[in-house]
Amino acid sequence: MRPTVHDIAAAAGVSLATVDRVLNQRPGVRHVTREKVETAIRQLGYVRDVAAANLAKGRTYPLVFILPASDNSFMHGLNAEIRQAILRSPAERTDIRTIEVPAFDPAALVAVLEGLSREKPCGIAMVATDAPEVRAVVDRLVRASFPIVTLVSDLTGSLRHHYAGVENIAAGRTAARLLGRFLGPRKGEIAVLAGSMLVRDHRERLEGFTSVMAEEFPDLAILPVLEGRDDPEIAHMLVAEALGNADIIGVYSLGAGNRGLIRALKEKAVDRTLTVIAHELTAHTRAALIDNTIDAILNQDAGHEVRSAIRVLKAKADGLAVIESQERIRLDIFLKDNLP
Amino acid sequence: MRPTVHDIAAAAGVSLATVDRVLNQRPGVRHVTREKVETAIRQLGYVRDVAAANLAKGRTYPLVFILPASDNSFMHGLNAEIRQAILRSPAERTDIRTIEVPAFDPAALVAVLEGLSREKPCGIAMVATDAPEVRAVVDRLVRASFPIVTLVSDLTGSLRHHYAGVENIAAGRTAARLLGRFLGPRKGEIAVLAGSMLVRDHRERLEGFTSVMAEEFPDLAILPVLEGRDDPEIAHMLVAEALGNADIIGVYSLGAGNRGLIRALKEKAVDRTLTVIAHELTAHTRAALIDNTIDAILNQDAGHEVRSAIRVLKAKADGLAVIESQERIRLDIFLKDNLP
DNA sequence: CTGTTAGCGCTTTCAA
DNA sequence: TTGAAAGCGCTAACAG
Repeated sequence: MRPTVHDIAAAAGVSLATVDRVLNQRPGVRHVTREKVETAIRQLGYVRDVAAANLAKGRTYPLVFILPASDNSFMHGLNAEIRQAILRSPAERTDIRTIEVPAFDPAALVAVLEGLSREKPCGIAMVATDAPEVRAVVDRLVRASFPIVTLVSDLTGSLRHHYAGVENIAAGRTAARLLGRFLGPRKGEIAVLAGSMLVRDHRERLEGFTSVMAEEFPDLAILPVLEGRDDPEIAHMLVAEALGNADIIGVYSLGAGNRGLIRALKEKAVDRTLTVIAHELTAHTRAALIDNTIDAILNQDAGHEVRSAIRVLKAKADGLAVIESQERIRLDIFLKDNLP
Repeated sequence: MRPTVHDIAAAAGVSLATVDRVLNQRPGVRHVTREKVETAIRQLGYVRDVAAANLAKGRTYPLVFILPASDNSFMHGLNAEIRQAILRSPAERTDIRTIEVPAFDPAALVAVLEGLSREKPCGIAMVATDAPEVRAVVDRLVRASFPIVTLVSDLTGSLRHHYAGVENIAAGRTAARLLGRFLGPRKGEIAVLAGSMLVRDHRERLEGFTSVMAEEFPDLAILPVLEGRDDPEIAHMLVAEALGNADIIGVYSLGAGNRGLIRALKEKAVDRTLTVIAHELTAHTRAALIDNTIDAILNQDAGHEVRSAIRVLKAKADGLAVIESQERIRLDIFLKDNLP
């Protein structure tokens, strides 16, 4: 059997309470006593049974998810995954609440975070709007030892404990290489549809995309970016207009609002072959992949992101380690053949 | 607070022991009493605290992993992941043992399984060799209520509870589409290197590959399959010889032993452009992807497979549900831009 | 500063 | 067929 607090107490010649105080680095133990206990712990190779500890403490983990109020399929999916996690709450001892904030609005996000610093959630997961004032509050909260993870979009240079999302520069580079290889020897222009250059994930995808294009596919010229604000209507308008240009042979949609993109493609591109790469697998993009309107979809698994955020926040709250490789969010690449 | 056994006992007017007997469907409870307790459980919406139950029971999960004794990087990686899981055993209450059997040898596998039916592991994870005699034992064990999951390679038509591995037909189809799209309008021949047609994963990859090739890329002709037995030396020999054929413009390596493939490619294909797709990300294939010897790698995450197998076996042992989407093993597609 | 004791939610003897 | 009581490994009052 593995050693318990009783064994430590016996070995060190102290009581259970003292062992517990040392284990939880609570004050009120003489230095020498502490040493004795720590020696015993090391010698017996004691490891604490977290489940038993949580049972005794009646511990639960109050967690808050802060999400942008965006009406697109990806955010709906993310919400759905959080609701699933809430259903699992009893078993996982979590107590999850979500707060919606206006999208692309640093001030609103700051206000919510300020509010949270008064109640005491044991962890915060947030889709970050990448702005200095947001970073400032986050850093302050982290210093006040709130565990914080960013979700989907990261916060440049901040102290957040972890980022649960894909590497977006790599995503953009991957999109460029797929598009370049699929187009082969053809020459022409590439349209890029983004949501907003105010969020870091979109900026980074664009950065990765343009750099690989420049380095390796000089025959493909990137047109000025269309900013669709992740809104299907705006996206539709912009893309429909852009497709008037007959030199366009490829499209990279790096944000959300793909409903509009797809509609524009079906209306305007019936007569020519366009190679299209988009982000996020939703009902709409899936259908478009199957009917060959889209050639490849890059995806981040919202379920994995939510589960990962929860695992990491719980671990940070307890000062425990995580399995790094398990928390890495992969960039999924879907062709019509490997859809889930 | 959520209800506990005490609440149930009080509501039903019985003792804790009786509640426990009902909860664990143990005998020795009168029918009417059982009804009373079950009603109380339903009315209060009781859900059992598995952690507390495991603590009280001192429960551990003895698990066995059966692996082929193959000397290739993928199997080494799988082994390493199992060792990681063994390190986590104290926290996860598992007790994991691995057994090696000769590769591609149904009889040996059957013998090991027979042996296990005498000890009583609470779960078995196995890399299956796909043969009727193996299926027979597995089905017998499943009927005797051993939880069994197949790992990496599945067992056709068997009763195993779960398969922790990628969908291999989809993998083959994906490889075909990538190769076809990367080659674009070119015409030529495609070499296929497999391990053995005796394992189901290789057969299925080939099946998926050939069907998409036939349907969608008629200008690409598939040459007879080379069987390298997942052995780098044999693979090297076969590929080196095949590359004497100057019409080959693409290669699909669907098994292991890629060290040999890569060596042959570097020796023989310096003077021409070959598009190459291989399976499994290892130190060798990673280097080859970076130096452009390989164009894309299809991968299954061994760490995910092992963790998933463990989660599923534990859940089955307790009669609990799993999160389906979490247990789906994805087909990872790596280009040089999105390597982990 | 340190120890005693009760108890978290569940299971398991052992008696009745 | 049922119940009382002890205990899993740990924590938290409350005394001393």
